[in-house]
Amino acid sequence: MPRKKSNKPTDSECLILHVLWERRSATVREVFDALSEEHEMGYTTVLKFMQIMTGKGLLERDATVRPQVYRAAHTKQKTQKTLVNDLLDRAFGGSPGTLALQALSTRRSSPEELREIRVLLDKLEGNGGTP
Amino acid sequence: MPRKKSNKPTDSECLILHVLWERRSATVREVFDALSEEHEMGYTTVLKFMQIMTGKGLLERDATVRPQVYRAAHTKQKTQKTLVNDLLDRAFGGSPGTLALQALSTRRSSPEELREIRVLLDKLEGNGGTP
DNA sequence: ACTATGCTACGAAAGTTTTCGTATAAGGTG
DNA sequence: CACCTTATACGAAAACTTTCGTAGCATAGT
Repeated sequence: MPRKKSNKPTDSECLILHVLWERRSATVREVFDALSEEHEMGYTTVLKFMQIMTGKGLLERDATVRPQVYRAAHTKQKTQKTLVNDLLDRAFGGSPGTLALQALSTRRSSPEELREIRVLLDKLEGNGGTP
Repeated sequence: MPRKKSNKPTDSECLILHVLWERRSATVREVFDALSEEHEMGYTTVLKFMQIMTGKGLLERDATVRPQVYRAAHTKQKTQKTLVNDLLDRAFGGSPGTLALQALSTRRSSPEELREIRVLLDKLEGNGGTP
């Protein structure tokens, strides 16, 4: 029986996407170097991932230059949204507040981020809350 | 070469844990019934998952009663924390604020949750913020 | 006690992800 | 050009996840 497909990137794919979001684009070697700091992974492993991801439509590649240059096919925001939605349904009963609470209480955030969240909260509570 | 192990539950395992967190404990059939509403999945598939999860230490089982009763070995909070940490590192550059923002702006939260977040925010900004 | 029905264990296949080795191609250098 | 280094493609193994069939066990009715 076939499995349900989800276009959610796999764990390793996320690692690569993350590098590609920081720089706008990068070669395989650049991604490899960036990942090597944290994750032990062979060069051809990274290459293979990026080839697979290109096949899946997760990455785009400029093959006219050498070495080839890759970039993410979708924005960071769009992909993060996919991941968050998936996690929400899977383990948070669809409750974004619980997820937010977990995220904020697990690790320290910068004051700027906290301010941003407060602004969003104001907006959310404003709508339909107070008359 | 061996893969890096992470005790993070798999996608399907999360589904089952979610049911087990709501009820404190449940039989295979109860979990199956709960999941059937949303996810198409055979009874023995669910059973197999729960057996595997017991082997992994994700579930505990009382085999003295019939049918056997299972419950999650770890609290919802602890597991959610594991999942959040993993996602944070993998796709959010370790920034909990970004994740929270994504979660809150992706779906509507209840007023109670929003209030809770505000309380947490006050606490976080209070510490080390204003003298 | 016998039988129908539900429960459990087990094994294995199919699907997916991760990992590299190896071979071929491309580019630069003396 | 001949050679060395770096890039790319490809194939396949290994690890892991998901799926279920089948067989045996347990229990509840009759």
